[in-house]
Amino acid sequence: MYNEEQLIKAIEQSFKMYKLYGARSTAKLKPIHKFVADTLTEIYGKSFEVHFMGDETKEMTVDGKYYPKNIDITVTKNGEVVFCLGIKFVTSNYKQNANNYFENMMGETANIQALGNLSYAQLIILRHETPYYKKNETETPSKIEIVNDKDIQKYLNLVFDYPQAHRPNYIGIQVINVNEVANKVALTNLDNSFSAETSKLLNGKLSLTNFFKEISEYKDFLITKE
DNA sequence: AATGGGCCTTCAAAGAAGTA
DNA sequence: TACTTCTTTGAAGGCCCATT
Repeated sequence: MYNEEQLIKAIEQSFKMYKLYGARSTAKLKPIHKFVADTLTEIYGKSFEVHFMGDETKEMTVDGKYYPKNIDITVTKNGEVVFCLGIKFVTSNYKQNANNYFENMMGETANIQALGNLSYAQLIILRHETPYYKKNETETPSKIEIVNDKDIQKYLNLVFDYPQAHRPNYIGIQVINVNEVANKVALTNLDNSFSAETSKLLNGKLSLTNFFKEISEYKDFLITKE
């Protein structure tokens, strides 16, 4: 099941790779993707297959309602897709691109869930203090952006919307603090950083503990249909 | 088996628009 | 008018596949 320590280690590894190889390298993706894939493998068990981008493995192309798309993590049973999950780990310049991230995620979700027979989940990792870099100045940030309630609100609006194709069935959000010098990652103390209400939701409904719990329950449901 | 063009995807970054 | 947010554009990596 979900292991918080492992998550932090995976994010730390991903962040290291990001610093080492840059934003464009897939090296950044692999540790965190592997962590999620491993967690899903544990949840789903031997009769399911988990596809993701690893050193030996590739992402799966899923036929969406509108177009085929590579999905970060795909769970299949006998080759048939039963569950999809997308991951986003933003390391810089968040506010400038926040709408793009959100809209892309909705589009991807709709493309999959509009098929009608499978579930899509989105895992989002944000830095509470996110550096903003200008081009060719990737060493010293020109400012630090604070991820706040408003940045989270759009995701709350979405996850509590009534069920329709573009609403992911599961959203998990983890806000982190990164020590750039030591390459250390810590989970943000939400109570000090967000309103009481937002904090409560981030600690509850949107927490990764609950995220994987709900995914696990969905798997239990899938089994009952066999 | 190597080379390289074309295309897709992701992650920014610049400039525009909005707002206090 | 300075700061924030939004929209559009660009850059780079990787994959597919034709050509050699």
